[in-house]
Amino acid sequence: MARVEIGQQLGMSPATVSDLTASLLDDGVLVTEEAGDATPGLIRGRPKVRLFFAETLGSVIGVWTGFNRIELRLVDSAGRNRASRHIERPLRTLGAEELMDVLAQSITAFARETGAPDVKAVGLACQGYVDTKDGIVAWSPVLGARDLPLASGLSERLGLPVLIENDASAMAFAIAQRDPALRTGRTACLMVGDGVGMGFLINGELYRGARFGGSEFGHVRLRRGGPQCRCGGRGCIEAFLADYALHRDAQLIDHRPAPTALIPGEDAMDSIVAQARAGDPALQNLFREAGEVLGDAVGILIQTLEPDHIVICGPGTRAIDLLRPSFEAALESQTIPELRALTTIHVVESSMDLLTEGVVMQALRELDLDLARLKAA
Amino acid sequence: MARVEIGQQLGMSPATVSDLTASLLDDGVLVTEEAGDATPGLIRGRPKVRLFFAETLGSVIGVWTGFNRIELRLVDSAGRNRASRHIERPLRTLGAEELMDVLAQSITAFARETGAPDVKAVGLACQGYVDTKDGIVAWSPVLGARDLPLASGLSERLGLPVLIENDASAMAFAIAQRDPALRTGRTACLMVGDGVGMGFLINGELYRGARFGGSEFGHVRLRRGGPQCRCGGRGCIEAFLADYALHRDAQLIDHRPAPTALIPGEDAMDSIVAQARAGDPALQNLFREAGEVLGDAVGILIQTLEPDHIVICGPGTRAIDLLRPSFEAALESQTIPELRALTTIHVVESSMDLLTEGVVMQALRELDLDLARLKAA
DNA sequence: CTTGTTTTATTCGAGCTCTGAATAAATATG
DNA sequence: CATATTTATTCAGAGCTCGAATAAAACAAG
Repeated sequence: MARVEIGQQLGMSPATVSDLTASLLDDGVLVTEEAGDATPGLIRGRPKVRLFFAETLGSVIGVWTGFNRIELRLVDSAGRNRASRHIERPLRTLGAEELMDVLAQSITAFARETGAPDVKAVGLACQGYVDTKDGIVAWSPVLGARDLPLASGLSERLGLPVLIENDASAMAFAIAQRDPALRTGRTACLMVGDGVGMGFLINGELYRGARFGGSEFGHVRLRRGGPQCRCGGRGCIEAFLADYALHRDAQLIDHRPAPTALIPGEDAMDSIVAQARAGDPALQNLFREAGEVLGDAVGILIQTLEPDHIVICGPGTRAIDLLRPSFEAALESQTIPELRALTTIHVVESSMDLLTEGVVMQALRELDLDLARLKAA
Repeated sequence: MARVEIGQQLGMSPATVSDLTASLLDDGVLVTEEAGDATPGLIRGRPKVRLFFAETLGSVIGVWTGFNRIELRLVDSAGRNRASRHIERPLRTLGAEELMDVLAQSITAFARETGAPDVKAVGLACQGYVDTKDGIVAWSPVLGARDLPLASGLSERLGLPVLIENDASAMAFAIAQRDPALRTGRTACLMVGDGVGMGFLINGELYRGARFGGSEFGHVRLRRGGPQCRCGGRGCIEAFLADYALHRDAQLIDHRPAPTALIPGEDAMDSIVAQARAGDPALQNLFREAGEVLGDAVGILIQTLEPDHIVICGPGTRAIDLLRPSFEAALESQTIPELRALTTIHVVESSMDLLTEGVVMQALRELDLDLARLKAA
């Protein structure tokens, strides 16, 4: 944040940093810290002056679309969270055009309600294989449409630049921004929640596949003839670990009819977890199996990619205590000890708020050239 | 190879290329093409003069260590293959010091026999998790020792710089050098032979894991309680596809005792393949199962990494016709069609010669700074 | 309060790489 | 032989970055 620190992180001399920041300060893109805000003088020497992005450069709206839920968040150019909101709304049944209309309306309404006249860009995280470069959802487990040009569709409706990203990738990015250790080396971030996704970072940069998308690791099919998955396959990792899968299988145990609501609410999931913790053997068995699949999944990642870090995150971590025994047993039986020892496994109880923050940060990053241009005008 | 082409590939202006190559030409590191060697003039304009590395800068020995076999190859600084040899020698039973002694002796003898007085470096490809940066074999399925400092051990014995690398990584690198398409985007190269390894390239650069090694994808355990693997686990990909596994299981079918020689020769493998092609149902079943595992493996790679290319290579491709039906069926049932379509699958019948070439190229790359220094002296 | 110490930031000149434009070179075409 | 076309080189200038010197801002000690 201070110039010296920036220099150290980027491997530049302080002189260079001064050069570069000078013009940004002139243009008002950066602002210096108030004199009083400095940390009280515990160290001698001229105190470092921290640099911040100006608040006045406009704001960005981050959006996450779940199965039947839209999360919205407004962040100013200094990175401060201004407002957030969520809307319960089934999105799955909508057609492509309808979906984009609904999203555009929700975003416009949110911007109006929060009184943000200076929205400069929108970042949207969604499930599926997302071509971030061209702004296309190539495939999604929740959309019928294929190759949906979501970014341009929203961009036209809103008159703003729109960045779209896979949700697990956005979450991985956000988590890595919080912990510098995760930005060095290779970090695989497994997000368990509505579905199961993975974001993979190499030295803090998101890994991009053939069509500039992320990974669909959640749809690796680990158990032949296993339970049905949203993607149409059977035995996917997701079909054991996602909220909808656990909820569905919990209902089946009780011989109740298949649930009408496809996606359970947070309270429904909490209740299942509470019952399992209280000792329900059938539910415990469900979590035992899920943990085993999670262990196999993490084992595959270790053997294949040898990441420095694996992060397990998302709402699914609520039941980590129930998953852990079978997770660890499976992981152990799946991996070579010498290799397993090279990877640190973290459990991060991250909320969807963090995810929207992540996609905002990415939008800022991808569009920073535009911001500079905006300021010039 | 011509200056203009170098500039286009590296994104530099012709002027820059001239600048840089001028000093190298002066130092004798590069040589220009003979006047007569130019392609006959089908195109107008001043003909391009191609640049080559000089032959006189010394040579590099590439080595591959298999289960019971050493492959050696001498390459001059122009990249021309000067000599190659293989030695049948069981390596598995040797201790760490003994192994390094045997390798050093074999390399010295080979250099002497080929009359190469100007060997400047050695590149060695071996199985296991290899820390190329520090020259340490962190783990290997064929060595008892862990964290073996193979590069420094050989370097001391030979008095030469030694680069070590995982064998599948070296093969991937070599194959990508032959086909420019594989150097753009992401290429996963699955080598089936003595064992099963994977080298993963991102834009032509080898992916490095936590300890700067490659992948141990061959030891992903796909079938719980499956056949025994060399690594000590059960149901590894390798335990279905590697030569030793197919040979062992073929012997078991006939109720013969377990084979005494752990690693079958090329003729033994050819005979198994021939019998299967001739219609032996039990052997066909073996290959069917192997193909299924290969399909699952490729499926996992596609879902996880979305590579642009997957290359299946190594001696195991000899039976690709037997593997193919079940391979394709498994691949289809394992993957989402929209994602599968993004990856091109290549079968490359690559020999171990190519592998030693790969490790030489890498050694040249990693040690090129040294070569420049050598020339200065 | 003054002087020295320590750390941060800026200025400035020098070095370095790369580039565009102009030029030269080498060949094919008519 | 003149012209077109492509390749290579030369050269001056732009742009980055850095080291050294300098200035600035605080604390510490007397």
